Amino acid sequence: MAKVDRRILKTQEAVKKAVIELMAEKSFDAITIQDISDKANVSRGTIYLHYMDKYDLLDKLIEAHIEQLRTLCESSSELEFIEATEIWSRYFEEHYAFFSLMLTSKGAPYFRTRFLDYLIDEVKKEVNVTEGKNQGFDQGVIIQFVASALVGLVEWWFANNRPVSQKVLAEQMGRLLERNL
Amino acid sequence: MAKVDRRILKTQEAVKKAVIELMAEKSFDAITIQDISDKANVSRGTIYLHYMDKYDLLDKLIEAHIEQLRTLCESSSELEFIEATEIWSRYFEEHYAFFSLMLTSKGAPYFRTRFLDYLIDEVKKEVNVTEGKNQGFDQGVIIQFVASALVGLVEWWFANNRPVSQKVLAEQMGRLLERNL
DNA sequence: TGCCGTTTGTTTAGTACTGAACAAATCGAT
DNA sequence: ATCGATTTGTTCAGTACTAAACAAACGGCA
Repeated sequence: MAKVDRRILKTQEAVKKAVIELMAEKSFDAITIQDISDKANVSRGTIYLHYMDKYDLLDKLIEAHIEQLRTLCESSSELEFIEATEIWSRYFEEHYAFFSLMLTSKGAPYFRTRFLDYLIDEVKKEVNVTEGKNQGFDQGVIIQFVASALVGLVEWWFANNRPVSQKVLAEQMGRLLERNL
Repeated sequence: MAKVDRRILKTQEAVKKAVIELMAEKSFDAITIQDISDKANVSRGTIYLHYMDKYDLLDKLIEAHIEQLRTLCESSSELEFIEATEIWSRYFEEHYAFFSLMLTSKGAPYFRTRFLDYLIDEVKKEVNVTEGKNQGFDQGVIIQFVASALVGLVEWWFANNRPVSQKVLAEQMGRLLERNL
């Protein structure tokens, strides 16, 4: 990978951080590019060097996290479900600010769909309807069922300010996956 | 004041922060420019755009704080000593990392002299040997006495990890100034 | 002493960021 | 619907930062 100029990384970091901070204050639609450039301490024009508009920026922000989750999944593909969910939920907790915002009011419509799409993708790799407990089921049914359940579960976890600990979430989510995949 | 490019401020901030962090790890002499540029996430050459060498950098770092103290002094020049020392010691506490490093082992030789010189300057403005309690004293004697005492006191405070609270330090330092100036 | 690896300070061409200006689009209130 | 005020997205000339290369100075250590 042709390494990118450190200035690019720095401004992108600053911009992303600024957006997340601003979303804690107001709804995404109420945020202006000027707000972002002020908070990020970056020239307004600079933002346009990296993003088409603020929706593109939000897209990339989401994409970056999805990509991270994807990497986590790959590196833990041969682990048991419970170990994998442990890694996952730890990532959620580490980026609490982001996911909490995205999955509750403020950015929900944008993020939820993307997250679900991604999970469908991920579940598809694991499901098997030719043998085992899901023999005879329609693949689409199982995939949709499990992926939706996961989204809902994570959503509930953040919306209710982590009603159970990250450890408990991981363990129980892992057991539910084992039961259904 | 012709406002400076925000890039300059950003890199200078990063560099100063890096130096302070590095001084917590090793002695100033053991720090290389490369260390600083790494920690600050800035190109090595960039540092030379702003500073002659690392001693010049340390100089500027010190100078910036002295300048801040000078400003604090000006804005509180008509207050009672106790109120002034309150403002002072609060500044010390806000920049604990810096002063603690500078006044204990690591950077002592560089900072102590500058700090004393500055205090002499500041005390000079307040002393009066033509009337009042210091009538008949030599001005130099009083100045040196008080300034040295202040440096030593602050040094003691940091070296012993704030053995008294900032409030107590301020109040007692204020009373000692009243007694001697 | 002489050697070698490190650090220093300087230079270079190339790149990213800056601030300012601009017209167009959008928004809010009357 | 019309106005004025923001916000948007684009352009441009100027500036700061970047990485890389270089010779010179330094610092152990054999």
